[in-house]
Amino acid sequence: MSDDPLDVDILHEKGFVKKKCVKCGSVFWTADPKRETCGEFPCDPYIFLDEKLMNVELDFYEMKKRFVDFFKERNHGEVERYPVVAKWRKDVFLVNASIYDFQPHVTSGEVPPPSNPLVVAQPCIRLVDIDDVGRTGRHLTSFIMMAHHAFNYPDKYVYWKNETVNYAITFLESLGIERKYITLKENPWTGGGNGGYAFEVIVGGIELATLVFMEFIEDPDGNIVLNGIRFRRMDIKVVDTGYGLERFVWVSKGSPSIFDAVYGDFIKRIMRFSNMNFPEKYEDFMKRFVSIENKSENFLIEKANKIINDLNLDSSYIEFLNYIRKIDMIVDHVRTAIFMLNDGAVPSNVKSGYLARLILRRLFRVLEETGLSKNMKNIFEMEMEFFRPMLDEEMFPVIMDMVNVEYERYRENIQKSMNIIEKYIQKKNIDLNTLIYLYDSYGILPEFVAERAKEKGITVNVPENFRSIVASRHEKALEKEKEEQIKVDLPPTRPLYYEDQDMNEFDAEIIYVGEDFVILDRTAFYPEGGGQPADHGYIIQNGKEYYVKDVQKVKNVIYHYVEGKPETGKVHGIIDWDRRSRLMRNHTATHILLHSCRKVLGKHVWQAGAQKDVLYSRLDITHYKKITDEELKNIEKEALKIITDCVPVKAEWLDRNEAEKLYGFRLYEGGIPPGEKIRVVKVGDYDAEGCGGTHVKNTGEIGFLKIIKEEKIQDGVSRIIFTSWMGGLEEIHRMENILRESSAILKVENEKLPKTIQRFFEEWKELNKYKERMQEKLSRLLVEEIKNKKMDIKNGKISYGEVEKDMLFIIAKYLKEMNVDALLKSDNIIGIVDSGKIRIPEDVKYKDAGVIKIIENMDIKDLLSRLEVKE
RNA sequence: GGGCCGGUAGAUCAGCUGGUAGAUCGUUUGCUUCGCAAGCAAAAGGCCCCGGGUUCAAAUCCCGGCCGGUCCA
Repeated sequence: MSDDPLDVDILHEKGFVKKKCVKCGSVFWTADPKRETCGEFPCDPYIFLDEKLMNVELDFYEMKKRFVDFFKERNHGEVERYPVVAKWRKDVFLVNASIYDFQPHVTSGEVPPPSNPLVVAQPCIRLVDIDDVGRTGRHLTSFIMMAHHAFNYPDKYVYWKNETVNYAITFLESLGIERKYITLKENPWTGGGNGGYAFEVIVGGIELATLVFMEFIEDPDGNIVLNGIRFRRMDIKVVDTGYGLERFVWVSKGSPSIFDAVYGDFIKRIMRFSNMNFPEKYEDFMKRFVSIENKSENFLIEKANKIINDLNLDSSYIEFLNYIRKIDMIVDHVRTAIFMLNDGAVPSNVKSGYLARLILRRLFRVLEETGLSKNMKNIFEMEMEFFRPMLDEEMFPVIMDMVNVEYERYRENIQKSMNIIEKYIQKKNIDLNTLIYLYDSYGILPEFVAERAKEKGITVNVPENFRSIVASRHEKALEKEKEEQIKVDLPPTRPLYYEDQDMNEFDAEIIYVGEDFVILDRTAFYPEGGGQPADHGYIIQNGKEYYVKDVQKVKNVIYHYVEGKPETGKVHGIIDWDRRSRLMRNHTATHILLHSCRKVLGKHVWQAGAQKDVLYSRLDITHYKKITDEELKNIEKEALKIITDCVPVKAEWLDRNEAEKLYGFRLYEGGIPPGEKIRVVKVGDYDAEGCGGTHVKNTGEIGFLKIIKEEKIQDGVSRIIFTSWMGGLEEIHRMENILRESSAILKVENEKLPKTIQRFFEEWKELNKYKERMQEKLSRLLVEEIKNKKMDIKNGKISYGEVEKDMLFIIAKYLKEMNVDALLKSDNIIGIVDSGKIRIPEDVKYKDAGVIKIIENMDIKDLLSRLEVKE
């Protein structure tokens, strides 16, 4: 026995031996006795480009089927793909790997997997490589991770390393790959707080799969060290594999680039849009180009030029290379955008929406650079068509609309950017601070500034690490959220509110008395949760009432915060039923409203948050445009239809996997509850959501729903504030009062208010203009009058006049123009128009206001007696 | 969620060391022209986003709100 945890029997059985790569030094297994290197690029070349390693040529869907069938035949249950937008996770926005589907609840052991073992073809999006997409010919942001997973529990063993390695080799050989081309490179894997030993499976230079044996969890006191992190063993062992579908297709076809293999048809069609053809020796060139090590852009271009030279190609070939690289980027980004938008992302400046915007804006830029903007719709349509089996057709028009809206914004932004840059270019040389300011505040890329500046003959230096400079400036502003944790060591409280949602009184026993709270053995008080505030009410003990002002749930223990200090023993609880019934109605109304929004606005609508309250409740939804008044009214209509339909509202505890199968990920609109079983609240056949809140029994009880207002709280997220039942009526009363008060002031009927207000406003504007004209005329008259009205001061005379305050400055201006020195009195201030000839006594405090000197609270006779004309 | 920027004529913006609002385009009218493009001349068009504060005085300064843009997590 070896102490190598990856020294599995099956490798020996298949004739593999352990070696050390003479080039990179990594440990690998091979069945080829002559092999000295690990097999992975760049230690070995991409031999699949020149040699058919598989005996089949399979396209995207054929390869996918081949993999899934292989594992289905070997007792793996097929699992439908999960959305690429990870709605069920709080820690990440996008699905990066197939195992994300099962984190955190399955991998933690809380919830059983939907099938065990299982096989899945999971679309994944990795934006970390985004800068290399469209450079190297082999990096993608969108790919399918084909995977088989097995979850081993202490009491249920499925399979582990031996079987996994066997499957990998058998599957590769089933495609005709000779064993000598297969190497397994040892490479421990860590990530997301977990870790395990792992194999990279390499064929003909390229890594086709990763086999991870996840069995550790991070622990600073652990005794296992992987990649410098300390781990301890978990109870659960997870087989986590990943087979890159696109790479398999690439190897099977031996196409020049991975893009040719997967998107070959799209590329040809896009080239036709711009009347381009593949130049001579394209295959030879591209195969060598994709084999260049991914270093700097300069390095790539230098090597590309060398290839051009070697193949005796025209030096303009580099232009074609840059064109085709842009096309690569287009087909990749379009696919990523389609999957993100299809799966619930809405372009915005927050969360996954921001990532969607990022990818779209990059796409737009390249489309404009290549002159393909006008073909955007075609390109989206052809890719949506291709991926149709993996998408929701109903989303197609919405995706197109979202893209168009986003494109419009992009164009506007560019236009605006031009103006702003223009200004800065004219003003001064543009330094780093300006570049950061432009990027941070307006989203103007520094490269864009540099280009514009260059056109004007100004050189702007963009530092290579610009993005990290920006990031480091932001770091200071970031603060980590704290999470309070209360430790409890009490038996769970029995939630009576789930047994009977209409229970408004109950008997129970206090089992613990805390500082300002009590814990009962059972309760009908609903604790704050799922956006529903806590119940209020009373607990009565020995005829004494204690007000319950807050109820909180920690783990399964419910804390009642009370005024006063009851003792342990029997109590009677009474719930403030007016409050609760309003909350219940508003809660069910929230579900109805969400459904109505989706019906009116489209299927891209997801709940982005919600908070119920006694009077006004709010629902945040993802939506990419301003919701129009018309749409709001239609949403209200839809909601009222469901309410007056009087459909039953039912809550049931369902097995998590079953619920997901029945209702999909819409279940998690309101957040992700833990646990094997989840409580699903169904509003007739309209809506089903995982929800722990209290609800009415029938939608009819809600009676009425009124949207109070709608606001865009973030780009891509709208907040709808609404109320239901009596709250709706109260709202109408409130509006009525506003109308009544308004119409009383104007003494007209409600209906005539808009017209009357309009008239008043117009008249007011007219009168203002009239007033200005009159002031102008009057001031000219007054100026004449003042000019002739003189009073004595030392050494001369000064013009004098009393004027109204708001005319003071106009008059002063005219007098100044006429070079008349004057003293103007207005309320408690005195203005002296001084063309430089008046001497003001030194003890008099005044402010110079441009045209005149202002003196406050001054006795006019006293001032006159002390003023003098300069000699 | 946090940071930054902005809201002024129909549009794009200037003014923002407080003193009573301006440019360009567009609109209307007149001149020129067979007509159009264009040119010349003139005019109309502003709760300077809203509310509060400071001040004799706020588009301008301060606070709050609403709306929009943008970067980051």
